[in-house]
Amino acid sequence: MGKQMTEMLKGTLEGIVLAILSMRPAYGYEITAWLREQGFSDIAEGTIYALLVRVEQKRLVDVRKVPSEKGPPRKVYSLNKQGQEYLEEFWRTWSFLTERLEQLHEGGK
Amino acid sequence: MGKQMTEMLKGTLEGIVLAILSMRPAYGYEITAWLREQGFSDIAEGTIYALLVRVEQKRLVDVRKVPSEKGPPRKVYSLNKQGQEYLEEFWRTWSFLTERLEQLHEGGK
DNA sequence: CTCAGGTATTCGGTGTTGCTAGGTACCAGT
DNA sequence: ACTGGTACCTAGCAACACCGAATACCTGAG
Repeated sequence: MGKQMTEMLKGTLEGIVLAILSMRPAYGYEITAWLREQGFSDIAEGTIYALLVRVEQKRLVDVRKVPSEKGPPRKVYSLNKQGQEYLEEFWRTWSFLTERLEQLHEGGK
Repeated sequence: MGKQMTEMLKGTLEGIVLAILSMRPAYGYEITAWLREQGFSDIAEGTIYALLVRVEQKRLVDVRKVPSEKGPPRKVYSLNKQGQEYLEEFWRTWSFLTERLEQLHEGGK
């Protein structure tokens, strides 16, 4: 999708994944597939797994192993209390950014 | 403002600066000051200068030295044709992201 | 039975980016 | 002479997304 997207995803991808997990528990492969459907066509598989490891280490999610019928066991992640707070903080930061950018976008016409 | 902002600025800060330059030519010190006024309280000075060097090397801006009454000469940057196209591409990428995130934000309530 | 192919996770190395923490230089007022 | 505001630059660091490859499990085609 272009280099701009790659850089823009830094910081927001984490929020996106946490937002997904806030709706329902999910595992890496599933999240990757969903993101691709949503148009994030070039999100690398490895990226999501690495991100999930990070949020786990930050204690923002709980994990449980669930056997799969079609492959190795899934690692199903769910957002915990701390993760919810972190996600709310993410939305605040995001809102701040969008407000400034919207102003700039309007002003630039 | 927090670590989330730092990561989120990666990729967007460049667009922000280019958007500013699309309205009027400006120099580094001025841009830094303006950003701080807008609430980007902890944007480091060095960050902006490094960013300006990068966009100059990418040929997105034109530069001219202008003597200052109060210090060393200013390097005034202005967006050129290529920079405008790049900025439009930035807005397209940004719009894509905001749409997805807005959906997620709504869905998460 | 073997082998391709979908499912599912992991890992090492790379490039880009913003931050830290300085430094240089010019000038005005005390 | 010295402080402080203006204005720019740099080297080293940490975080993050990407790339490419490897591993592991299972099913169905040949």
